[in-house]
Amino acid sequence: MVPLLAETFRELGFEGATLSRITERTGIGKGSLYHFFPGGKEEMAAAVLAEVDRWFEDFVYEPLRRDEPAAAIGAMWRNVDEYFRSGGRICLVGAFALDETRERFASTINGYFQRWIDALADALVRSGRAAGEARAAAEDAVVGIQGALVLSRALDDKSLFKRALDQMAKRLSVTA
Amino acid sequence: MVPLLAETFRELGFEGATLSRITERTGIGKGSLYHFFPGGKEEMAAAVLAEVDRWFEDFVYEPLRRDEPAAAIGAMWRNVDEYFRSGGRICLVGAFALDETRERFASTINGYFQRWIDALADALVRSGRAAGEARAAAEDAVVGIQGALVLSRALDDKSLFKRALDQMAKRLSVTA
DNA sequence: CAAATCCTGTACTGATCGGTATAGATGATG
DNA sequence: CATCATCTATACCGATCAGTACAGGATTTG
Repeated sequence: MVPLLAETFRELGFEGATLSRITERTGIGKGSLYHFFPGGKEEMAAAVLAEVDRWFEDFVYEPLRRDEPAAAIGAMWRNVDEYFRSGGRICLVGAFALDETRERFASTINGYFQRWIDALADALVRSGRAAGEARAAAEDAVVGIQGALVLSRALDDKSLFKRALDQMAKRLSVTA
Repeated sequence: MVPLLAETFRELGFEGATLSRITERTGIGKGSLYHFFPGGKEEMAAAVLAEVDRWFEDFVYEPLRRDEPAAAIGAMWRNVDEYFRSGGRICLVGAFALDETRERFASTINGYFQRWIDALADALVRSGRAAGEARAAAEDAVVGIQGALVLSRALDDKSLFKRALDQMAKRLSVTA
């Protein structure tokens, strides 16, 4: 149910996802939606964001903090490429950040990116990089991923996403 | 009038910018809006996009193609920082690209980014870079700008935007 | 199988949506 | 000043909005 909602919010945005379009796309009737999410649209979006957050925590952030750095970073690039379908799918958190929807979910949005940067910087430090430099490189990588999602969708060109990801992966592993 | 509309669409997104919120924020009544934009909301957004496009064409793309490369690229970074208010303002074109709004303005959105990348690659080629390498570096820079806008707003941190821009400028001027 | 609980389709609410019609205000032109 | 074109405020339209109420269907529980 939550994945269906996620896809709808991703494609339509928070404001664009009206109740009728949600039921139409997910096949879930209004009765069911309000049974599970008495708080309405906002609670639905919050549940979606929570699941996205959990997924990244489990499959990206935690491995970055826990596993051997090089392997975890390699897995991150693969997981990111797969999760975002090589740019065919956007980042809901990033999209929500751009308009006034941000105000509703500010702390979730902030935490998602902050923890991503922190976890990546942690892996870089453990791989021998200096702290400041690791943080800059981590920010740069997350920035690059978000930008690649915007551009690959704007240009409707998945190859741009893969190309950008490759370049960023190379840069991150070489970085001075 | 168009700048007022631009700010409204930027903050609320296309779907979030209802007629009542537009009149409320801009002070322009419904009568005037429909007098100048008989095509309604879609025509308003199209006018805004056209003005954004013209601004970048005049102050970024054209200089990149015409002026001395190093100077034009330097001016691009300064203009971008100023236009986006160091991350305090988002890119309307990028935001529209993320949700279904893209479908309405697909060719404008595509052209905006395509011409940016082309113009920047042109400047890089004229500064002695190989064509393929120039294009990759140009894509990378535009990707980085869009990503920096997403993250600086997500983290509500303008310093991240400035930091990211500096790093990208340095990288672009050094690039192998 | 009966009873209680959980789930869902449908009909409805008042509010707001994008858009229209128009009368009168405003400003330019002679 | 008179005329005419331009502009704008207001009332209004049907459609759709988010959300509620609830009856009845489906499922679990004993």
